[in-house]
Amino acid sequence: MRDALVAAAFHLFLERGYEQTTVDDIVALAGVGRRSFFRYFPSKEDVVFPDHERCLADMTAFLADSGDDDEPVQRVCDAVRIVLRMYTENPTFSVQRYRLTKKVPGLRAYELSVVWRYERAFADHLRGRLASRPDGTLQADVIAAAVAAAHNNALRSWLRSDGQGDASAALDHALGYVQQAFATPPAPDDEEPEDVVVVVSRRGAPLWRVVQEIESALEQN
Amino acid sequence: MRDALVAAAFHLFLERGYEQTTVDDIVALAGVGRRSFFRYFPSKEDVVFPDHERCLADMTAFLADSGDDDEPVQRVCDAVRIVLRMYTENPTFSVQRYRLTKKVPGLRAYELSVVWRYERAFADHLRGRLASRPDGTLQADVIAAAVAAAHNNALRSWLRSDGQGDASAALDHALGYVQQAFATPPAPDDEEPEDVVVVVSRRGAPLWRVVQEIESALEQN
DNA sequence: TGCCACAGGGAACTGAGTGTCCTCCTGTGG
DNA sequence: CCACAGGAGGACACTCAGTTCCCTGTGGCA
Repeated sequence: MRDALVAAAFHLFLERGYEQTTVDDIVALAGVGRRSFFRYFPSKEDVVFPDHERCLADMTAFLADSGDDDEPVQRVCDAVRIVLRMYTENPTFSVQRYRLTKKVPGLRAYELSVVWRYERAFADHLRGRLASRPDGTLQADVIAAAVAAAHNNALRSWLRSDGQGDASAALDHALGYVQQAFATPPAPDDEEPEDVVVVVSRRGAPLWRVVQEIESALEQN
Repeated sequence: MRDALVAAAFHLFLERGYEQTTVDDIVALAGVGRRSFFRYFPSKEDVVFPDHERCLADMTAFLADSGDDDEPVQRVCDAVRIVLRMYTENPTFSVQRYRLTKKVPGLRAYELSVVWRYERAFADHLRGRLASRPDGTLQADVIAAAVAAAHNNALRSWLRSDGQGDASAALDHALGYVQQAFATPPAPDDEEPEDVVVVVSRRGAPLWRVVQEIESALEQN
């Protein structure tokens, strides 16, 4: 029944547009009652994203049962791959939906709220793991946003290519950029840690220059 | 008239809640016709964010008239400060609105779409400037998302403190983290004099040795 | 005085979403 | 074979956001 409603809805959406299709049209085509539509989908917009609720639950569960010793950023990167897989499992459906959301502002807003829930799940997970760091919640929010943006970038270029390219490889590449940017300087790696670092910089020296020196000094050991 | 409608709306929203207030209630309190409400605000949600459209225009203009030689990431960081200023200019209003959006899902979704438009402006600006880099669009999207997340982090902690803290300083700190993360690795090793001196000493290195290094570094300039 | 442009109001309409009640279908016990 | 309980689905009416169309007052202009 859910599937019948989704099929009828997309048939009409692609034929005459989202806003030109009423819920009555959908239920008439599916041969069910109007009230039944809202039993399965709380709003007209939900029928466009029928699998996100399940995907969000899967992803939350994946994050929940991660060991305490896992690298949290790596874990979040693995979690976002689950989301991408949901798209790539049904390429034609995902591409059709992309065309719809691209031109209907209401659907774009709905999609944003869904993406925001994913990002919140990332941030909550990272907040728990990075709480010990000085700016833990800030770093958690920023890294979560960066991971989500990398995912969206890879996903959108795949959708624009009509699902032809290798979305997973593109995501890996994008996540590589994010992980490199937020790589933690590996202080506690070795058995003989350097414990004094002094940096003297001229006024106006750019921040990246200082950071570079610190990083290279830490690498030396 | 706009202001009268906003005042009436917030009076009722705070008194009995957003969803328990109809547009008819607002126009009745403001003493105007129902049709006039929708002349000034395209939707009921817009009355909660009466100044975002102007702020978005200001910020877009600020990004548009930036010279080609400006550091693009720095420019975007300056642009996001404009947005924060819009909030901090009316602390009580911003805090009231924050309380509303926190509990009304529909308003949260609307706010997300607004934030998304800011982020898109950042990303578009960065895409134009980073187009020469190999992964220009990816970097633009990720950096834009990180800047927006840093802004939201600083803004939310300020809003949660009822507008008491120093939002601007918090934003500067958050943006510092983002800029450090995305600092461009300086590909060209330049011939210019060293402006950074780093001393790394093992535990137990005598203090005079560290001081000597610092002094000699300071003498150089 | 006649004309026009325009800001605002009023009434009716469309469509999303909800609440209520009814119906049918199915499984179970006598 | 029948009675009945329970749940899924349908019919209907209602609220409210948003739109369309038309009306009215007002002020400028020839």
